[in-house]
Amino acid sequence: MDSSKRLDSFSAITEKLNEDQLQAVTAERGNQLVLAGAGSGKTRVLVHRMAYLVEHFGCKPWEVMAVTFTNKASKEMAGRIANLLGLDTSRLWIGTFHSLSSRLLRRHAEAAQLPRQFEILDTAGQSQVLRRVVNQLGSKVSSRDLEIGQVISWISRRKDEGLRAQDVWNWANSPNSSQNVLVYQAYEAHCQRFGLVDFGEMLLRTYEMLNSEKALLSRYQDQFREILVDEFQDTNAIQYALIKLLAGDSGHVMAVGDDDQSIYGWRGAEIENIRNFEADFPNTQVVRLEQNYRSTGNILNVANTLINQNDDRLGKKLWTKADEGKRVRIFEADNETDEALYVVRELERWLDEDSDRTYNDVAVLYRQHFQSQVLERQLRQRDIPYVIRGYLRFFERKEIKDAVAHMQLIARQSSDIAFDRVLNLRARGIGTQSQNTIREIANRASCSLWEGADRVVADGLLKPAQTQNLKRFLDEISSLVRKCEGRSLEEIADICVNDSGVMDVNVNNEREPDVAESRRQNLLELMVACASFEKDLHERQTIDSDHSILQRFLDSASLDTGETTEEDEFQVSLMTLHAAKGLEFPLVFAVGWEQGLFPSFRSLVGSKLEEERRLAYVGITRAMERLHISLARSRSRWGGSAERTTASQFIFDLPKARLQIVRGGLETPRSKRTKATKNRASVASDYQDEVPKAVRSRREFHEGDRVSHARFGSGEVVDVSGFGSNERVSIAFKDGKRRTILASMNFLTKEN
DNA sequence: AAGCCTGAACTTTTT
DNA sequence: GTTCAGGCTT
Repeated sequence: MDSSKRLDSFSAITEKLNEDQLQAVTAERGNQLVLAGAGSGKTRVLVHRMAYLVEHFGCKPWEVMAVTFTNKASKEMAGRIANLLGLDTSRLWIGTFHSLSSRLLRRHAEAAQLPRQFEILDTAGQSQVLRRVVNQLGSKVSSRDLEIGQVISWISRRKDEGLRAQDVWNWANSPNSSQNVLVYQAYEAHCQRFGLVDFGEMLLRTYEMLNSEKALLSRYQDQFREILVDEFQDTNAIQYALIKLLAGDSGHVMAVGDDDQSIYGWRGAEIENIRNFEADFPNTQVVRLEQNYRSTGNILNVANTLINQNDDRLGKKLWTKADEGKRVRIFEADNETDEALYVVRELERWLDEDSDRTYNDVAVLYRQHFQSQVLERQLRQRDIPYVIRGYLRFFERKEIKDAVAHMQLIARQSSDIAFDRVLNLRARGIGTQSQNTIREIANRASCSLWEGADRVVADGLLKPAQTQNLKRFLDEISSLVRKCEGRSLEEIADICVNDSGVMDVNVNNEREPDVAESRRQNLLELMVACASFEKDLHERQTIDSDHSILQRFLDSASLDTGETTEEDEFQVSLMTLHAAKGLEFPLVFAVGWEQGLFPSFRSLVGSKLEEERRLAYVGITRAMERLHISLARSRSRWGGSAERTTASQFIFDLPKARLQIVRGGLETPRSKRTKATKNRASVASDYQDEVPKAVRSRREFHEGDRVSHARFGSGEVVDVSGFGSNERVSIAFKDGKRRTILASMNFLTKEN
């Protein structure tokens, strides 16, 4: 590189940085903790630091590893660094914890004690495997009250903690978890036998591999001299251990994060990781980024006041040079429809104020996905284009799963999950009976369903007609496999969509032409995605001979949400508060601020409230210019009757001087406005009475109470959550089932 | 074997 | 209101 160009890119790296940012970017090589408040230029620091490491300290691109939590974040980082340096980003190790782990595991499958073609399990696959494992355990566990979802999260938490089944074996003395341990153990064995790797396993396995293969470890310790970790507050124990291991004695770690934005505790994130970083990594330089470049003074003040209510913080106070801006509006709607109407009307009004504003400037944030429905209805009614971010991911759609299952089965016939899905795609004259036989044979021989089916055919274990049908199926797939040999990814996708019957099955739906059309579109999009995936790999020359393009595509299908962001399309964004982290919008609506919804009723018990408050903080700090917080005084869930709600306690954590509280319909005539204005003080005071009362109000039921239900008979209370109208009682009934009943419905009476 | 009907559960948040 | 498992019918 000639010197003038070097100078150019060098000044590009350091200019436009404030003093704190500059300090972080140009620090000597060593451990560094950057406490970066919301909107303080966190990504910018990360990107510029990477560039500085390469340009100033002469690091080789492959010596720098940057870890993020989402694919979106890593793509953005790669894009920005390419922009800044024109650097070949393919040489940098930028990715999520999971994608980097999968890369290492694929490369060193043998060292990791995995088959070369191991399969990545997504949550759905995990739940299928667990179902089978529980069934096989049979009488050893009572599968009745074993809820698969609960077991999944239990096992995942253990893996997040770095614990194997044998490590928690002694937990078996507690009756509740002894079943979990049994299932964990069986699940572990099953996955190992069939080469299955779930999300948590990827990290744990990578850690174990590096920890036991010292040669491999020192090779990577030597390679990754500089490790940068984004969103450090959301790392779990195993991720932390992995970073620590890779850094070794001589590597440097730059941890960037904000303890106030730790919102993934439920997924194993340990906020302590960021709090203890300084103590745990020697000679850490700590930099605080406290200047906010995103929000108005009012918005920032509201956010600061709220988060101040949390006790346990590293402490940080964001400030801004920006104007105060408008006050934050609190809108109290009668019901959820009115709330949605309010959102639509206000966003239209806001867009009308300035012709430069577009739908892309607007986001609506909610706590739970189901809240999008009522909003969607109103948006559609006004023909406002919108997109729901992060709900039904591309690769989770039925038609896409059908096609990808074919691709998986072609890559690896021993994939049971793909086998099941492909077999049941359409009626093939292979029913439950035949499938049970196959499964039995496979279980007995401890082989895959594919091999099992092969044996069933060879040994003629079914009636002639069924054997014939099964043989036809196996032949069909085998011929697809042959057809795909030596083909490009795009061609394989084409074969798996069109020759497999996936397209026909999904598009022949006369009852719902809309659904059929969108499925057709999605399948076409899949083929396009395959084409560009392939092109991308070729361009960046990152084709490993280790494994095929198909394999890499399948990996990315499990790990990447496949969400495409069409920049040039103008649409309002709808998403959960979690999904909003890292994003910013000029206009933000935060809806559904009601006790039990936000904060969620699960967080009302125990110490989970602080995390919920951090979530509120994340939501508020997404807003740049204007923020509306709203609640509905009554809300009906799943089409049932409307229930009265109580305002979220978080509303009372906000500084009144920065708020504008509005109640009821916007269509209130001017003459009546005065009344509303007169009421303002009383609205506020009304609120203030309300919350403590609701929170204080005693519970009707307690753990251990014997109760009876009009319909389900008698049982024992095992858990109570929420208060007042939100009091929910979990009861273990005599019939062995566990149900949660809303106390206010008066279905319950106490037995003495 | 496959399609239709019923009732029960369903809602955290995600790699 | 929707989905999904389980049971029933053809």
